[in-house]
Amino acid sequence: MSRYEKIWETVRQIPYGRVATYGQIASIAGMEGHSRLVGYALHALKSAYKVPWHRVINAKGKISLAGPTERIQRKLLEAEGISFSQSRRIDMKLFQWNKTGS
DNA sequence: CATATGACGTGAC
DNA sequence: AGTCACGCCATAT
Repeated sequence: MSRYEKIWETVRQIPYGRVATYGQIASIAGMEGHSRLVGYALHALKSAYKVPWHRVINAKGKISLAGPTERIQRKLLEAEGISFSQSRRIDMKLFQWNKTGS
C-alpha cells in the first residue's frame, strides 16, 4: 500500500459534518510532520477513489485552494452544516474531527 | 543527477 | 489575524 493510499484511507474516515487538517491526517496515517504529503496526495487524487477531500483543510481552519475549486469546497462544507467566519475561516473548536470524541 | 515547485505545519513577530 | 522563514517529500523537467 503506497503512502497515498494510506492517506486516502484515512481521509475516507472523516465523518459527515466534520473536518480534519492536513497535519492531523498525516499523524493518523502514521507520518507525523509530513503534512505536505497529504496535500500532494489529495492533489493527485482521482475522482474514482470516492474520498471526501473537501473535509480536509489547513491548520488555520482555512481552505488551501484558490480559484474555482475553493468555491466548490466551501459549498460542499456548508452543505454539511459547517459554518465559515467572515474571513473564510472555520471554527475548529466545533468542527474538527476527533477520533476519540464523536 | 540537480532544481524547482506545491491542496502544509509550526514558531516568531 | 496576517506574514515570514524554514523543514519535509514526491513529481516534473
